Amino acid sequence: MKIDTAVSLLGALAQGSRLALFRLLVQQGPDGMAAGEIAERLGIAPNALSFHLKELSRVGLLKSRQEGRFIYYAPDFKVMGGLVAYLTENCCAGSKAADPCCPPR
Amino acid sequence: MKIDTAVSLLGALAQGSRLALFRLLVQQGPDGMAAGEIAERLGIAPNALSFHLKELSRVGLLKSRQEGRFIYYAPDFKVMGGLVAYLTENCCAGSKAADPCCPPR
DNA sequence: TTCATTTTTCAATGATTATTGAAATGATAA
DNA sequence: TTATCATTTCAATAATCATTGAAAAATGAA
Repeated sequence: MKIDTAVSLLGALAQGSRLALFRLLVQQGPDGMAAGEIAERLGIAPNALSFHLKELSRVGLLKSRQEGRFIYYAPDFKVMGGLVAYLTENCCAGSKAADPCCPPR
Repeated sequence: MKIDTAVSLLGALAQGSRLALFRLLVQQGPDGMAAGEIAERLGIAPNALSFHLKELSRVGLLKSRQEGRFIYYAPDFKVMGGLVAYLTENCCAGSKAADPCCPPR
């Protein structure tokens, strides 16, 4: 992963509503959750939520599918996995311990 | 870790110069590197670097110590480890696989 | 078609953030 | 002391981002 990609992904998650949103969708699993229900659960206005969904989708952290009038959003676990792997390798000296970060060598 | 803490840490790393800076210091290890050398290596103006060092220190990702005229900065590996653990638990459904993110259950 | 529902888009505002150049601080050496 | 080096602070500008309210698409139901 290029550093610019990591910066984009980190930036997308570095916001309270978006991190809460992503956590919720991770809990929900690959089937996803409709935008309206997400907005209700998080107490965010639908248009504000749409802004954040777009932001997370733009960087690739969310996938969506339409079903009738509803649009379901779900995490792309591969992308998130790539970010965690990047952080572990580049910002944790590649540690594989239970405590994931330690000095190099 | 509280979600607000995670947001702060993510925000501190969600910037090109700062992520490059943190990576460099992780490579360098716990002895750290003087501000001047960091600026030279990254090609950042000293005052701009100071701004970013302050930002990373503010959220706890860096520790510093003075030695003569030099100030050495080093990562706080525990804090970074806490962030990676938070992301793994909350945003990767707690997966412990080689590919760190997968759907829950 | 007409209506209600779901979601997105748009424009405006305010808030936060990064960058630049200049000046100031703090520490050591002459 | 004075001078030099390393780093930080300050002020100004520009850029980016989040929030709000209103309107517009898109889908399906009556």
